[in-house]
Amino acid sequence: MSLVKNIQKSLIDALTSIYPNPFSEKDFQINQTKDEFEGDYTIVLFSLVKSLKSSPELIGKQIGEHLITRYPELFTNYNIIKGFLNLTIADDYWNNLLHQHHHDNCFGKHAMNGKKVMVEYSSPNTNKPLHLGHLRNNFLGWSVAEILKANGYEVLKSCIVNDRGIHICKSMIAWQRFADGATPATTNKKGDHFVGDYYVKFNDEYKKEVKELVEKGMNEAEAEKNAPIMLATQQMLNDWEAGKSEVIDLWKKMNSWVYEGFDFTYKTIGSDFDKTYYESDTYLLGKDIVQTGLDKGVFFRKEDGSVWIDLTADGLDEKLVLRKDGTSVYMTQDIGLAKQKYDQYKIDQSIYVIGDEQNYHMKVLKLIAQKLGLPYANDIYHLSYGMVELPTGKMKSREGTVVDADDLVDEMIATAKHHTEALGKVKDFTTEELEVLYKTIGLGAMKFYLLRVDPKKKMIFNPEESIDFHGFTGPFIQYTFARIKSILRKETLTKNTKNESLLLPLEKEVLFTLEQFPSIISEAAKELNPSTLANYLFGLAKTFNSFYAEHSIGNAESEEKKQLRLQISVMTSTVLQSGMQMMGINVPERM
RNA sequence: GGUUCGGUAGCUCAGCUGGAUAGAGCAUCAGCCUUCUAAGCUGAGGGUCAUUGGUUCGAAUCCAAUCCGAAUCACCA
Repeated sequence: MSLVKNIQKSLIDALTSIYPNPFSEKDFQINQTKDEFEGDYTIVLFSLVKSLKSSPELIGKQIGEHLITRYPELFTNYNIIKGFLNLTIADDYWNNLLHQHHHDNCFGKHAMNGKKVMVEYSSPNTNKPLHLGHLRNNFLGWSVAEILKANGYEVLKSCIVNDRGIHICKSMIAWQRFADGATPATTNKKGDHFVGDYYVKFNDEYKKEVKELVEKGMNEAEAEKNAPIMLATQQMLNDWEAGKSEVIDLWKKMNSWVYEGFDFTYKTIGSDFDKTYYESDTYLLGKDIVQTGLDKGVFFRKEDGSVWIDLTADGLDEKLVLRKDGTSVYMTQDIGLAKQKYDQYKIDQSIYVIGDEQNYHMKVLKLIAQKLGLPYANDIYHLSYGMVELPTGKMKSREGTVVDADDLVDEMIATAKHHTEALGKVKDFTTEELEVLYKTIGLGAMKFYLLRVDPKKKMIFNPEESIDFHGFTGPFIQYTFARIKSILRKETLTKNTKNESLLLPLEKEVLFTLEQFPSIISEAAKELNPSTLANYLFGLAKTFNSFYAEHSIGNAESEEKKQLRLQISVMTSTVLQSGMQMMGINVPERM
């Protein structure tokens, strides 16, 4: 049980034995005591004043006395300042915590709870390479999955590949017309970049054609519809849906190039999936559900034959679920796929890691599922995250203003190499060891940078100022870990005994922070927010570094102190490592 | 126009289930490596928490209005 829970419990006991009223943990607040006051945790007494009809000083004194006499193993002291009851936690509590958990690799993790969750993330289009926005999505999805696992959930990671549609045909048409048979192999280009170039080429050509038509006197909207290359693309989409073999073959060929590129990137950044869905397989799903909806009167058919749902009563609009020609729209297949996931895996919750531009779509999806009375409707959860923007505004792949994922990864690894070489601490490493290290640090910096911000907030990335390696960063935490490991190579933990000596303030501060790790993991899962973890780990590393600077471990005042500090170091390294792993970040033994 | 989200230090962000003098990192300035890794530590300066009003013993946090920014509201995906 966490310390805060312990305090809550003892406080309720104190209150109920002193006063006649019933109490719950909602009746008071427990905060960390501010540095300038003596104590560890603080009870705010004001909220109790009204119901107890007493002064804060008196209430505080009664509670304080009760707590230190009834729970001496938890509290040793108290003081009251202006309505705040500051409690000092007994050293013995910290010593017990350390004694029990310093060698516990599972500290903070929860036992399996029997619940199954699917996390869908990444979801790329097969017409262009991954960019910075995709990285945020991948790191978030991965991290949330790991955090849920640590909380006892069985997690399935899934990915829906957007591999069909007009946008895919655009790169296909451009390749047909302009490539002259070139392939990734003949041009020595990564497959996804190769295909992406033709997507850009399409748009250049399209713009040119539209301009020409407008110059000939056509209005812009007409020109956009009638540009020859667009007409050809439309035709290609029709041919694809009709199963025309040469189109299908081209589609397969170009997609395979893209997948080769994606596989490389996913491997580098450490993304993987238990199940991959392809839109070319799922795009017809959900049509049967439309019929059910019509039968139930949830949907209605317009005169032209199209099928809709009226959500105006819920403050939304009318939404199309089936076109007049009977073909399905995005919403249709999303409903179908949601059902398939549920049927296939019997999941208790389905988390979709999708950008906030789709908030409306996901809201409608859930609402439709609810109105249809589908059993999994309430278990659909949209983990919405903000876009990554440049100082100049949104990234647009069509205009080439994107930060490419592969480029950024390379740059980060190169920067890690640069820093490492400049410091010259690992000159004895082999080439292979160095490569692993550069990757660990470079990717660590990048992942931490993208995960430390609250997912739902949009973030600004300035490519001019490359991602930092100092301060509130991944390498800072990795460095703290490496430092501890360095000590542990020199000094050995010989005794597993419980400390009895008086704890110094910084020793206590590290223990105080370590104690919160289990609560942080729960909170991160509850909020589906890795930034909670990132902030915590940074705080822990910072506290440890202060402790490290102030107190010698190898040359401690006494053998007992040395063992105490080694235990603190071991436990800190374990927590740093397991926390970073939940963000998909490795920690190096040396750096 | 409707809906939703956001506005905190020069920059990037914490804090938001109301609590003590609003916190970090970067950047700037001043210190600390002949003992465990200086990718570190210690300190300084830097704020009308968008604005106005309200609720409260107490508001960055809750409510209302206003201003600014973003997303979205397609027989696109």
